[in-house]
Amino acid sequence: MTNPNKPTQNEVTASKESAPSANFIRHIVAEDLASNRHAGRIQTRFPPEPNGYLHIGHAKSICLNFGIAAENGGQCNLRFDDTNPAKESQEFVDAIKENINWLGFNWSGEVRYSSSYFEQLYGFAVQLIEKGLAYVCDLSADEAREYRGTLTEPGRNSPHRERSIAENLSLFTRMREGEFVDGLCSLRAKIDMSSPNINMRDPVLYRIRHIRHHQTGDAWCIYPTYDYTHCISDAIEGVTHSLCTLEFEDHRPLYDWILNSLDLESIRQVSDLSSSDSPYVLPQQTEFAKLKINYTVVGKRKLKQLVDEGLVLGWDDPRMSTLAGMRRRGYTAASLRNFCESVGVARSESQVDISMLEHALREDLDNNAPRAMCVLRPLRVTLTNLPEAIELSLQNHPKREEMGRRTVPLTPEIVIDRDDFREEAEPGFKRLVNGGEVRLRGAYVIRCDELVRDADGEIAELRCSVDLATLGKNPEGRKVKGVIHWVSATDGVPATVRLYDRLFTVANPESKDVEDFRTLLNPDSLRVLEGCLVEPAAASADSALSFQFEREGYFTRDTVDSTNGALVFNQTIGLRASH
RNA sequence: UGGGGUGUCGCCAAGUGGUAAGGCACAAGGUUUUGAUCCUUGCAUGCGUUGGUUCGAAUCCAGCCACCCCAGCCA
Repeated sequence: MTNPNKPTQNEVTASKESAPSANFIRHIVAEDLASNRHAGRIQTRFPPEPNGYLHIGHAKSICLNFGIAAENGGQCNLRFDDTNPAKESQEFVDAIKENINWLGFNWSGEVRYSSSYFEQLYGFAVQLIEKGLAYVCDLSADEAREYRGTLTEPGRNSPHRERSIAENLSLFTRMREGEFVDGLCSLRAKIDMSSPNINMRDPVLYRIRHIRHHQTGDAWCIYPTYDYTHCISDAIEGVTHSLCTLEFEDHRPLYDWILNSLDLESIRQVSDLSSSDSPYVLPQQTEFAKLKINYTVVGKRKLKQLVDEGLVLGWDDPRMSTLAGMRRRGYTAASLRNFCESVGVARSESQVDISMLEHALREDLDNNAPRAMCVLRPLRVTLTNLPEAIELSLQNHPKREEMGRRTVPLTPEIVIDRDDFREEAEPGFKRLVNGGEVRLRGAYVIRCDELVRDADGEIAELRCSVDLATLGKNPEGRKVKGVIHWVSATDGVPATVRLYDRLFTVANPESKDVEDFRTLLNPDSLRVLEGCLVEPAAASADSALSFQFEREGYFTRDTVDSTNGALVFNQTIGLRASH
């Protein structure tokens, strides 16, 4: 079968993207544009730390940052916030880049790394020391904690707070030279140990770590902290709007303090705007609420635990909320983008109902997935009066003729789903019953004349007669309301089908009231059906294509386990069931 | 009992002093060779709460309540 929708899939879905709705960040950007704050320039950045895989929560941030830039003719950088080499690795760098591209976004220019600014960062630290705004402190981590005070009690000044500038300069140089062991001392900002905001109580700017960095190798043995690095990296890249999540709100005063403590011109000179006549304006941090979805976990630690303890099959297990997992499950990038837009951006912490995600998925798939038939629990049916095998030509999509047609063989031996047959008529049951009629999707109306049982008394086969006058038209004088799907028993291709359900049994597995989220796993989150039969056209189609197996749901070939000799389909999501 | 935030329909979320958008979910109809899709309709005299200002308040003011974040040399 050719590839009916692949080439146009992106265009079609693009036109389906929901219209942008108002949110407070769009307002801020619009105001800044109106007041010409940045001379019309909009620069954002997505700053992941390469210490884990991206998940659905990151998708919101990615869509926001890349979206805000794109909507306003701006640019969005991808910057790895790689200041803690102990937790990071190249493996994550690579995976993150791939995920972002898959989601459909392109970052501005080359990938950035905070670590590529280490030299500038060092220079600015020297500047702070020279201004008397930073000092080398010999307190151990434990001692520093004691001096810091508590939420309700102010901290005390470090005994090393009043060292001379010359001594601080010398000590900081020696830190860089590697003269001290890990943790012996640190560089701290000199702000206010009695600040009610603990982040302002002389926060650490540099710590000593004799460890190899995935990007800079052994060039450094001191590494800057997040607070110190992030604001300056933003400033260097000429970021106008620095968007982050709510928990960083208390860090904003520090973000501003560091940038305002430095000589503005000295920042401009090392920034991406150094040779531009654009006015140089410091970046502005704005916080928004993280995305949380019920029945799923998104915490890096928990995701890692699921993988490490074998509770799922890997980071890309189709039940995982990682982008890799969702992709393997069959989620489309467009559906994720639409979902993020529909969820909105605000400052109230919320937990979105997973039905919103599922809606966005079905909306995209219904529109773009070609239809096919696959019988999950085969029951053999002999069409007793079908003269010979015939080839039917069926439309690939009920509403989109341009997606073409495919050939579906109808043979005297077919299979239908066991669930579509009942021996006795039940009220409301619209499928096949003994002695009753049903429409074979895209083919004839058949009547069940006889049951054939096996030695155990189980129904082994149905013998049905075909009403040869019902191809493409309704039978005369009676109504046949049921329609069931089927596959040729002789031409159908065997396949394994994996059905998924939510990974957790409770709405909020990450709640603080949950003692151990692992006890809340849904034991039926994965069900494997062997011996399914899929129509030939779908079996030989492009493996990247998503199908709607009619009346069953949306499916895609498993990218890891499926081979031409042994097909494996993942159910992305079922059809909405309204009965 | 410090500081910073948030509270608008079951779940998200617009709204920024002029009389409560939209989506999801749900319910009821219609179309249908997918119990899908699609279409139609319904769904907050009410905006955490109590007072106040005003001709008029979800929007302004004050108090109260609830929940979230912060004491890493993590990000």
